[in-house]
Amino acid sequence: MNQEFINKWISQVKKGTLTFIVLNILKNGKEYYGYDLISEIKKNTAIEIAEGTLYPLMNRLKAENLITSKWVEQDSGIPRKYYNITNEGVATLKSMNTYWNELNNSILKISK
Amino acid sequence: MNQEFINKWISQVKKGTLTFIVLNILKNGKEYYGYDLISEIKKNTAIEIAEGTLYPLMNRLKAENLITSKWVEQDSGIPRKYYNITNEGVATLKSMNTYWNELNNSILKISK
DNA sequence: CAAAATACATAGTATAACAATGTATTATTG
DNA sequence: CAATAATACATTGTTATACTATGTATTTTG
Repeated sequence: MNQEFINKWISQVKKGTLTFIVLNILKNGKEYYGYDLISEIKKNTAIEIAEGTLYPLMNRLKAENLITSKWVEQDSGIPRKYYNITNEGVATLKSMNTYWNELNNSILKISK
Repeated sequence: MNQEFINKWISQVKKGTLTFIVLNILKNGKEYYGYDLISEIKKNTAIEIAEGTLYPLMNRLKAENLITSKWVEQDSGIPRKYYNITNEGVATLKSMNTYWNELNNSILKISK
């Protein structure tokens, strides 16, 4: 078993998956800021996202109108950029969910 | 819903996933040749793999000693390159399966 | 006999995750 | 109280992989 290979593979599996995870976390309307999303994802999925991965990802989602963002000043500390999912984001996530479920069912079949 | 975005996303989701699918198809010891794998995958998963994706993928798997290959002349037609999974391939696939299942369970939780 | 299908292969492009690095503020700890 | 860690944002360069396009060669089909 080649741990080096597995690590590279895991990094590849994250491509696309992270988008899917972030939209799923945002889909119920609760807003999150970037740093918070990283720990929320770590808590729920045992996936560690580097900051250098998350921030560009959020920018791409915003550029595609799947999320919005707004700066919120804090009483103390660094301002946070909060993200909200858009209607288009919800609709897109729905398509993703369909694809993901089909993919996973096929893999379940061939992997047993 | 942004079909352009969805298509790009699906292409990203395939990264890593294709490796996982190919190893899963080979894992029972039955050997396949490249062109055959493409149609087998299409049949089982509704995923279309371009030839320009599959052949480099198989070369990577071979370079990592996860599969072997051998040329087999045909009575008629073009020779085929048949692939077999190695013991290392089986062991690696086992780790992948563990990761895949955990990932998928977490996503199921956050996506409901 | 031309076109499609079979069967292999490679070169160039696009995309996304990651490591490294940077700025700035606040909290912790020795 | 000063050094370190944690919080919170961001960007640049590297790496890996899927895809498009293209190529070769044989066989089957209309």
